[in-house]
Amino acid sequence: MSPDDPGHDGYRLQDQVGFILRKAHQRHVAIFAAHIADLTPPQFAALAKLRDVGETSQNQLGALIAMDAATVKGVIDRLAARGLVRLSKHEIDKRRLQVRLTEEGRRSVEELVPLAQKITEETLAPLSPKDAATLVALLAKIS
Amino acid sequence: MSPDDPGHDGYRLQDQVGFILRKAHQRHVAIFAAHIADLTPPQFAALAKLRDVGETSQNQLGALIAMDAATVKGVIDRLAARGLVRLSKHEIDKRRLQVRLTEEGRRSVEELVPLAQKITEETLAPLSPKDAATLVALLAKIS
DNA sequence: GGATTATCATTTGCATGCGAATGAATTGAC
DNA sequence: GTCAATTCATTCGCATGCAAATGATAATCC
Repeated sequence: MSPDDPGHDGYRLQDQVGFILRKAHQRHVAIFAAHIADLTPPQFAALAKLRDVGETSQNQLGALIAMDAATVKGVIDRLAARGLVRLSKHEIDKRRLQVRLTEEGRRSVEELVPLAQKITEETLAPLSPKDAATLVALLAKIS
Repeated sequence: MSPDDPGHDGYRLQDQVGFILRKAHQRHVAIFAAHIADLTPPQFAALAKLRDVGETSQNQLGALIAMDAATVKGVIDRLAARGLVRLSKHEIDKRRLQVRLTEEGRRSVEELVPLAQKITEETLAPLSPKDAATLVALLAKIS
């Protein structure tokens, strides 16, 4: 009855990539929350990417941070409600909703980036630097 | 403006474990849905684990598949509503809610395990078998 | 045994995530 | 130029996920 028991047809849930991927993600989110309490990883991703690209449309931002239209809307709305992001209509293409950081938003990102680096470190802490690099490289290939 | 641009302070969102982890998980869930349309990964995890352990309490099952009490309740309720799982009160400890597979639930799992194996394969398809094993091992260490 | 503590389950509230449907605006084909 | 196809955004419904609060039962301490 040990977890090593092959049992049945040799399928062990706890060995499947999907299951481990979910657990690893969970742990990362917990570490994130411990360091940055007032922002979620997707919210921070939006701010960090906006810092990179300046102004974009909501959909475009979603593409950059891997969020579909429905999801990105919620994230951006919450950031806007907190004054970290400002929304405006695109002057030429009236379908687009432009998004950019407010001054406060920019200050927040700058302040949070060092914490985000710590979060990455702590998430990878169980691994040697070499293994950490390997993991990131392999993960990138399957994402 | 390329994604390789170090920019700012050298923090690049798309290189952080957390971000890549989230994307890899997303891709896996999409592959899962393509193969198993009528069940989610957490629902399948519950069924697969119940196949392993037979009968357990709801909380205990949650611990086995890395779900907190609030989450596992929703998952189990939906499985019960579909007749894949049966709930009963523990005879001695009246706090506990016992969960076990129904016959239909057992048939479903047996039928789905081969598909689940295909899902694992497809998720790891971009990697050589050796790299796949490495990834799974490293992921396990950080989860 | 009686009070304190711990465990199990439930509920509420909030935040992703996605599919599908809708409407508005733009682009393409012709 | 007009009609069809596309794109952008929004909305709805459903399913995780977690924190925090609550109630019921069990275990422990004394």
